[in-house]
Amino acid sequence: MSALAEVLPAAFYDRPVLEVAPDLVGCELRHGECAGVIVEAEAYHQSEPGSHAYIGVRPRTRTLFGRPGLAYVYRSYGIHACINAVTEHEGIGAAVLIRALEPIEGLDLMRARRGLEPVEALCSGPGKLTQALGIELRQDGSDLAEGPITISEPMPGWGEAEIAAGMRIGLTKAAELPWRFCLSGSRFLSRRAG
DNA sequence: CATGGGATTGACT
DNA sequence: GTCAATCCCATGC
Repeated sequence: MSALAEVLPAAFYDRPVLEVAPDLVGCELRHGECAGVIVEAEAYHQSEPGSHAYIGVRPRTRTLFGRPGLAYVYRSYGIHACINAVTEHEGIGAAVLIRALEPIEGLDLMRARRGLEPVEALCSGPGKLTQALGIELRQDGSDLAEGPITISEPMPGWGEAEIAAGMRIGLTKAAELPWRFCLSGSRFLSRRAG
């Protein structure tokens, strides 16, 4: 259980996205009875074309420009949902994409939702972890400091873990920026050698 | 109103 | 390694 871990307040997200993204690695993402430790996250900012916010405020991107601490949930390739934590001041389009978790709680429910058994396969990708945790598009714009989706500070021992930076995955634009942050050596990354 | 593409995944060669 | 699935929405006529 996470009795000692406090849910991160909105102020945590009210900082430059390149500070928030590595700080989120080691934190716990929870939805209902399912929870996992964030082992992989990527930063996105309106100033670079890899970000959805690059085009400006649109119906799809409205949440990205909202208050820090909101959840930006979008549909990817028409099939998957992916979740971001909105950062920086309201009016700035910046967010951290949660790409992989180490499953901690609710593994049986995750397995049922995913239709898979191996723990390494439950949350090792941005579309996988939303399916495992039951996160839907309707959660777009919800508040990560209020729930039902929450992110909590690292459990003892996780906060000092070594973090590696690398290039973001799957982009056709601004792919060269080293804005992907991983827990070094984790077995639960979306790809090896992060 | 029609078209095209995407911050992915899983199945298949 | 290749490739289809599938839908929201940005863009252009």
